[in-house]
Amino acid sequence: MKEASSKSPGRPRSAKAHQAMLRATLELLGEMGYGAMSIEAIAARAGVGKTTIYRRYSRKEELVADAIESIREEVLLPDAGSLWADLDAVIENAAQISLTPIGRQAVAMIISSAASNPGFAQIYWDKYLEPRRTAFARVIDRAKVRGEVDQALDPGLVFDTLSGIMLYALIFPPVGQSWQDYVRGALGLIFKASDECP
Amino acid sequence: MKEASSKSPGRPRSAKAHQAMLRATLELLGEMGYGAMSIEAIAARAGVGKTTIYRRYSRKEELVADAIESIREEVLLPDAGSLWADLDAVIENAAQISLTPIGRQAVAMIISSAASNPGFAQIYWDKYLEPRRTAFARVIDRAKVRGEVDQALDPGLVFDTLSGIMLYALIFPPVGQSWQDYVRGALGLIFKASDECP
Amino acid sequence: MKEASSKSPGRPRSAKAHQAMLRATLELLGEMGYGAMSIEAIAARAGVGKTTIYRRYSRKEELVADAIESIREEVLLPDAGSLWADLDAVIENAAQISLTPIGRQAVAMIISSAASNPGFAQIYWDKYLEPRRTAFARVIDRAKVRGEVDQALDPGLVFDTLSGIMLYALIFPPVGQSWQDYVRGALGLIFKASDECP
Amino acid sequence: MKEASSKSPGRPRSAKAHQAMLRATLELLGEMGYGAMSIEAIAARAGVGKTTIYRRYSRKEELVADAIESIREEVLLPDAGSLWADLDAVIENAAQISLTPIGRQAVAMIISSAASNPGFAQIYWDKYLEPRRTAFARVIDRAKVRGEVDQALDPGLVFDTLSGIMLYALIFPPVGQSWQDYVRGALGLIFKASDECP
DNA sequence: TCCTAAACGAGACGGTACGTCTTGTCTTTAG
DNA sequence: CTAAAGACAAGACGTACCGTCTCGTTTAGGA
Repeated sequence: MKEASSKSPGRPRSAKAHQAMLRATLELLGEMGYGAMSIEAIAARAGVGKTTIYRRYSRKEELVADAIESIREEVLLPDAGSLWADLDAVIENAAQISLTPIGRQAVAMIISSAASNPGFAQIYWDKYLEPRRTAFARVIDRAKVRGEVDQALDPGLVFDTLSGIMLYALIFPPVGQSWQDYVRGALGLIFKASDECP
Repeated sequence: MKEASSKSPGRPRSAKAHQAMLRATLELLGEMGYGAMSIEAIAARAGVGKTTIYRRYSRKEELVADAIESIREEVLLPDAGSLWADLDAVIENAAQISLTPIGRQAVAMIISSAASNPGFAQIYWDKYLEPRRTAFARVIDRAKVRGEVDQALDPGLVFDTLSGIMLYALIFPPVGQSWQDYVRGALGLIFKASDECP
Repeated sequence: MKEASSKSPGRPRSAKAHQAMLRATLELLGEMGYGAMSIEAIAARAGVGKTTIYRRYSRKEELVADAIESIREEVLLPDAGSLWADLDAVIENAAQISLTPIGRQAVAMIISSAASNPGFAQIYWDKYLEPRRTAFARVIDRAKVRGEVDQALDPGLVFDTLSGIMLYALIFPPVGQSWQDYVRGALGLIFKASDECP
Repeated sequence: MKEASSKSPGRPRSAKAHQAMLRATLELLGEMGYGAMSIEAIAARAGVGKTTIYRRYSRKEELVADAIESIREEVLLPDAGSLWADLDAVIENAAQISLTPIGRQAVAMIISSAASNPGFAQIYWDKYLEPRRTAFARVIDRAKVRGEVDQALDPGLVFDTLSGIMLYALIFPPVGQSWQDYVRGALGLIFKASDECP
């Protein structure tokens, strides 16, 4: 049986150029921030024609999203033995992503474009949040099995609340304590309650 | 007593021009969004020279902040009789501000500039959040008096968590229920214990 | 004697592609003019790869020259019986070439490239002007035999002067009379003497 | 009586910037030729924003025309005593303009744009040719007074023929003799006739 | 019937220049 | 001394072509 080798004609797109532009994007994102970063500068830094960028991405958001995507690590939340050990792992993981210069810029872009172009938030939801949301649900499930939290607790809602406070703490950094401790304190509002009742 | 008539010499600044530029800023903010809005366009719409804008504000954020400030309403949180009645009032108040087109744009700007220019978040903290945070503390205090919540509850932390989930719900709007109901659900995670335990 | 069958190996150049590109060149030359015509557009119109054009021609001038050459007619100047009858035939012939849209564009290109790339004028001299110059010399020779002009008259110089006035009339079209009549009038300056004196 | 001081408001256009751009245009015109000269390069050389050029001229031709115009000298054709002495002055004057690098480029542009944009030839006619045509008419008139040429001779037609041959000799430079001698020879075709008859 | 080799269409590549837009500053006249 | 108007230098925008460079696919001999 013959394979349908439906390769498109013409010269294939250069993987080298693609890598170079993602790399340059990340560098400049860290150096000068999302808003101040021009396509022209990215092209120059990558040693690539502007056309080569515009051929792949029609908006700056798309390019940056792809660049960030390219360095995204796998979501790994192994069972640490207890609810709070698991939560600490989640918080630490988020901290390592959000507190780097590039992480802050990524958050800036996500929020900035999400607000002005509502449909665009979907990308970040699908690529970033949703996988984490699913992984977090397993953390809560394990806690339910251990009897650490109420069986009726909605894992998604907890994740959203956690994300919200993390986001807030990025914009208005807590004074007097670390970002992680602050988030942990807020998380205590939710889980202390469940702990104390019975 | 004579007033300190330390009038500076020359033509006084035109209040009419000032009003016109704030008005034009708000209009364009609603029409095309914060990022797409140029100083040039604001000046043209207001029938005002660019210089007249630059004389008063050196950054777009300042102008927009002032424009938003000009329509801000007073924070009023009267005692509604119970914790949840008060919380509903808080949520509804936030909804009326955040869910309008201009409100969304304001949030976009706040977040966008806060993330890229960390020190700039202070303005929004001082002018918008802090007054609400203080008012919210009174709500919690009343709940404590009524015995509805734990005496040790940190009102600021609750406010921050509430703000976080509101922010998150603006960026990733909930599906299947209203913004208000969603926020109320998340708030339930915190106050459920107080409701259910006794 | 062995034939020089020095056929190069590999696929021979496609006559069909060659025809298509010359045809497309002439069409676009008439439609949008020499300067505004891009190689890219020619290739697209001809349904031919850009490479196929660049393999044959390294400059736009060469392609256009070849395209024009491909429709060039033979120079035929039969004896019309008298000097002015012959001259009228020459003028009419030039008019039919120069006054069409494609003719004007050809002249534009010839002049434009000749001025900026002096050595390039040679092509047009060799392919277009020189044959006509030679044919014109025969017209003058016949007139000398008939005694219509001075024996010492330099046919080349007359041809050049005639070409000059034709060129001038193309650039600055005469008002109030036809191009042909205007050229005829100018030619009268030269041949008037011969007409009137005897 | 009050003067109509209808000065337009706003900052007036900078004469310094204008001078700089004309100067840069002429320099580059001589250095790299009309076709190869980009607006971008002119702006850079002049130390002027591109906008400042586009504010004044919408086409490259207009800018170049103005630049050339700015160095144009007055047409002076004093009575040299005889027809041929006057003609020699005319030829020499034309040579000094047309045979410089900048002159050749100017001719290239005039012809190039005249052919592709017919209405545009008018500028060169009005600014350059017409004044010379009028001045030349006086030369012929003086010759008529002296009895050197036929009273019926049309000065405009002679001027056009002269311009034509000059143009032709610029594009296809004569070999074996100077441009001036060549033009003089062609002019002989016209004036020898008138001389010889009686 | 394969093999070699060039030409083919398609289209991506690094660039240059385009003409427009915006930025923040400067310079004028009018009030 | 401010207002409006608008010119200024600078530089990014997204587009169009440039001439070059892969690709995979014909299309011919010569073996």
